[in-house]
Amino acid sequence: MRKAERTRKAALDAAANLLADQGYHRTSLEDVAGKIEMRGPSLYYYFASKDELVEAVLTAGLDEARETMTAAMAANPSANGAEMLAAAVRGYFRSIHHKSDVTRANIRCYYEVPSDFRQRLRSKMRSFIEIWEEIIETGVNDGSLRNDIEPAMASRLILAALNYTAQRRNQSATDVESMEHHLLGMVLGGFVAEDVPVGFAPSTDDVPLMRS
Amino acid sequence: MRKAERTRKAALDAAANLLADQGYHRTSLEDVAGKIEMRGPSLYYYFASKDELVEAVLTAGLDEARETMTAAMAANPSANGAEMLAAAVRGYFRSIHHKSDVTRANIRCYYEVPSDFRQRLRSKMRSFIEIWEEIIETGVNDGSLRNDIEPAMASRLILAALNYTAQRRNQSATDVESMEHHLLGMVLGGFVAEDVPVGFAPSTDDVPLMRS
Amino acid sequence: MRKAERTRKAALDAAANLLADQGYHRTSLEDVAGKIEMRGPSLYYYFASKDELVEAVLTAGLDEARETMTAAMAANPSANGAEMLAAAVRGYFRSIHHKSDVTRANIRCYYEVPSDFRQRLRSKMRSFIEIWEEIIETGVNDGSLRNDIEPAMASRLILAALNYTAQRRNQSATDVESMEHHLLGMVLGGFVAEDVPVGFAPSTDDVPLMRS
Amino acid sequence: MRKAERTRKAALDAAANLLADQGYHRTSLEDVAGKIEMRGPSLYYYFASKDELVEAVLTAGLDEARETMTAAMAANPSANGAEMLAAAVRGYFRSIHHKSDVTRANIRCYYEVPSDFRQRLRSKMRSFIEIWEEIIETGVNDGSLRNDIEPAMASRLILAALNYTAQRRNQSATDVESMEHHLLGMVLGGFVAEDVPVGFAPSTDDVPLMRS
DNA sequence: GATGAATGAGCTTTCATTCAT
DNA sequence: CATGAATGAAAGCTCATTCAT
Repeated sequence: MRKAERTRKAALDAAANLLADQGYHRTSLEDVAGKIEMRGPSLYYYFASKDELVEAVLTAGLDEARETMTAAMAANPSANGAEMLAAAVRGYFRSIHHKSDVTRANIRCYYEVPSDFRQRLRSKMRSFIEIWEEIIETGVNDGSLRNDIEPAMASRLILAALNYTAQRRNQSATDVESMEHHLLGMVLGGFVAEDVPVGFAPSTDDVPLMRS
Repeated sequence: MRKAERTRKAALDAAANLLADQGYHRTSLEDVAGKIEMRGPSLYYYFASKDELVEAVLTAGLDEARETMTAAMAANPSANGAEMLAAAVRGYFRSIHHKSDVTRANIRCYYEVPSDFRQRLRSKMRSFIEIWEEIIETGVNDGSLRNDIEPAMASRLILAALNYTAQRRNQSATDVESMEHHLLGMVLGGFVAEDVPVGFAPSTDDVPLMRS
Repeated sequence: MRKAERTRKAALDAAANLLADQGYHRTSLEDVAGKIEMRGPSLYYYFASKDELVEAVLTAGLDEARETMTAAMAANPSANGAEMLAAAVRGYFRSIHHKSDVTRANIRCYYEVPSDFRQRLRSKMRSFIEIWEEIIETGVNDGSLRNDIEPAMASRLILAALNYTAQRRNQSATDVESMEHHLLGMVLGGFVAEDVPVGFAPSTDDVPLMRS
Repeated sequence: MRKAERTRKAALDAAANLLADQGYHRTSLEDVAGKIEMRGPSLYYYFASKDELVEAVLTAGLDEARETMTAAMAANPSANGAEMLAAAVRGYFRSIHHKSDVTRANIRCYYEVPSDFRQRLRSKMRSFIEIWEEIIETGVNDGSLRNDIEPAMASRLILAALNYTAQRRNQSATDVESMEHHLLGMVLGGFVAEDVPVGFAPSTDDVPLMRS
């Protein structure tokens, strides 16, 4: 029973790695099994179907992301919303770049899997996002974040930028640092220079975006 | 002659729509043909292969995105870098949300197609990105954008957030406006409140992210 | 009506050429039509189906072969069987190498076409072969050919060697001459040196093939 | 492990049989699999593609032909060129008529398969033919074969006649014997009666073929 | 536990053929 | 006469899945 546990874990790791790099459709069970010196059908001893295996990976990805993120935040419980947000970004970023492949697999595959399958992940995804929304709401309330942003929307944009960095692999340590640097910079302070005041942009065209 | 042109266009539209919503692998030729009341093999009258069809869609997506974006920028030729950036964001955003599905198809499928196929799109994609890099470089040089950002990295993060919004369809007009609003807000000024100073974040953990 | 006749002929020529070089299955109607600056379906104005077109070519091939061969024989009506055979070989050889492609098309495709189709050619093929059988019978009777050969079998072997030469194209004139030379040499006198007597070989192994 | 071996062999046999009788294009994987009570895709467990299966058959055909032929020659090592030639003819003839279908499959399909595929067989085919050329060269040198024949050309004509016999199946044993008889007769001594002298034919028309 | 062997569903692709124009 | 446009049949191939061992 111990061996079974280990094999199952190995299969999940192998699957996570392939899913992260090749996506859902290009990852065959034979490929996954091959990575751990087994043959495709053997995986059916551990998982009822390909989708169950993938679901386990993506679920693990969502869990790991949430845990790494909340752990990062727990280091400074008295932080204000903006600080919590920064900690969350760092935590999730680390989950993407310094951990196993499950987070990246989730990022890559969440929208590639069949929709009925995604349905089963939705609640976990939702509660993951809710953490971000709550952080932002906190920041809006304590005045550390702008008061004209909606948590639902802001959180998605932040996550989109974060998730993008998952595509960039095999980068030097400096590059990873630079990514984190820019990410935090954009999310927190934007790219406009400090002495150039910028409000939230109106969406109509005829109004100039920024007043200087 | 005219009918062929129309049918070909219809096929491209149908393909763009399915590719944007279902991705490369779930979009079969039978599906595409079905959308325009035809059968799968009929498409071979217009395209030599599935990949040629898809390539036509993605290419159109890259072209449309660039054109819409540059057109938006052309409205204000004397803009500084930050203003150009804002205009570019708006232009590309419009290409995603107010136009045909080709831009969304490109966003969704660019990384799903086989790599030798993607190779053929790479130059177009590169020149698209270079426009963004140049905008940012301009802004850095004219002082309207922060001087500690690298165009290559910043442009990718901005595009990641923009591309994300392509997933959100069937939203109310208000939602789309809100998306654009938040997008510009984040990219330009970040989410931290104005009176809370925030520098670019150092990547070491023990240094507090922001100084207030 | 004259133009139609010419077009039909051109299609037959084009088909013959392609059938001879690529065989029945690799020759598509689009290919044939393309050779005469037309599109595939246009051929249906002249032929009810691909097989009817091919049948016309193969029939023409059998006719041409027969005619060229009999013409060659007619030059020397008083010839004995062996001389007739030589003339026939030369005539057929010429039909293969110095004429249009219909003979080669027939040689290449006769056994590639569907069997029910071949059925329709069989009588013509049979009467073609019968000419050879009669020649040989004549030779056996007049003593100019060995008296231990069966016309049915001998004629097939001769034709097999002849037909083989159809594969060899783009050869120099000297090569074609050499082919004819060896062909006649083998068929008439065999390859064994003249002073080495050789009877017809018994098929049992333990009996030496030749007595010297 | 044993069963796989048997099934693979059965598939090769089935393929050889169908390839020999129907040719490359009319032989579908479903047909081959059907012959051994399986379904088409199952063959992919044993062969990576149709062409790999066919290649295995044709390769086996070339090997069997060569082996059977050389074995026949080995029985009489002191034979002169003419005797070796006779032995080779008998050996190859036996490979065609008394063995499995692989030789016939090769004869039928070698020129039907795509040319890039044939390329892979070419070296084997070449070395097969070279054996024949060497036999003939030996015979020319030791005086047992005519000194005006070129090995390259003579060997092809002999093989053409031999290969032709592959088409004739379901013949009585007597017929097969008769085929071999005539084959050797033609190749070695030709069909002209013994007392009728016949030189190698000049290719010009105005010179009588034979002098009697 | 693991796999060898086999299958069925579904895909892309080719091509002879049809039919309105 | 000729073709543009479309189709159906059939092929090769991939892969998740099953099942006996």
